[in-house]
Amino acid sequence: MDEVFKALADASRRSLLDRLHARNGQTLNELCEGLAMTRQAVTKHLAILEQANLVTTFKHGREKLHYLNPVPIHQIGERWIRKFERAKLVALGELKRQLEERDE
Amino acid sequence: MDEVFKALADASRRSLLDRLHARNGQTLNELCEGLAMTRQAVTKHLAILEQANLVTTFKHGREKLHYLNPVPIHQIGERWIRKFERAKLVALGELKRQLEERDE
DNA sequence: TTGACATGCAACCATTTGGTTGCCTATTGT
DNA sequence: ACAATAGGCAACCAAATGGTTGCATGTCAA
Repeated sequence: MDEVFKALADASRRSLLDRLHARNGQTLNELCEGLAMTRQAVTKHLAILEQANLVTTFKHGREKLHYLNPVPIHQIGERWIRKFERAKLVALGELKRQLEERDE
Repeated sequence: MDEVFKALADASRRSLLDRLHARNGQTLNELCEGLAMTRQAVTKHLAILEQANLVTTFKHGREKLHYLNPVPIHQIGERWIRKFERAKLVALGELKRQLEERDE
């Protein structure tokens, strides 16, 4: 779980996920196109995404194909974000009131 | 948006959000209790959460009260996670098939 | 079979990050 | 008034991060 959050913390990595979301199964070189980064930098980012299980790869000849795995993202939605969404309605309305209570 | 992801990337900070979710409006010292960290370290984490707009603070005498703001978390759920949830059903089923297509 | 292409590996570098310590300021209770 | 309490500020530090360059390896196509 921590690895997923860490992986998502970087904008370049999120944009790689976006690219795979737009077209799944791209090679390393395809994913490098148009990025202001060396291939090796992209490799490192993809390795981090792979270790967080956000991306799965398959070797196909001399190419490496990258596939998006949306499951961990979904889990963060379920296990983490939903918990705080319940608080959403209560929070801001209560805010002032709780503060004023302390003033008595 | 990037600031929110960065803020959520650290486990200590997520646990601070958890604590505020359990009981809103805690002081700095309250939030420090039981943590294996100095007060100043916690201050820094809270500053990052505040800058990401995940936490709002109010001065009340010599105390500083911290309130959870669940809105940015909710936005990540809406704007980011949902997008990938649609891919979830398709992805893993397609995975092998797409790979095999390339073999022709 | 050999050159071009796709990727891998490793060393190196600057900056950011997460933490510390030491000291200062402001508020409060007695 | 003054000691204790709550918090702020700044310098410093080690380790992690995001990137680079240089070279090695494996695979394909002519």
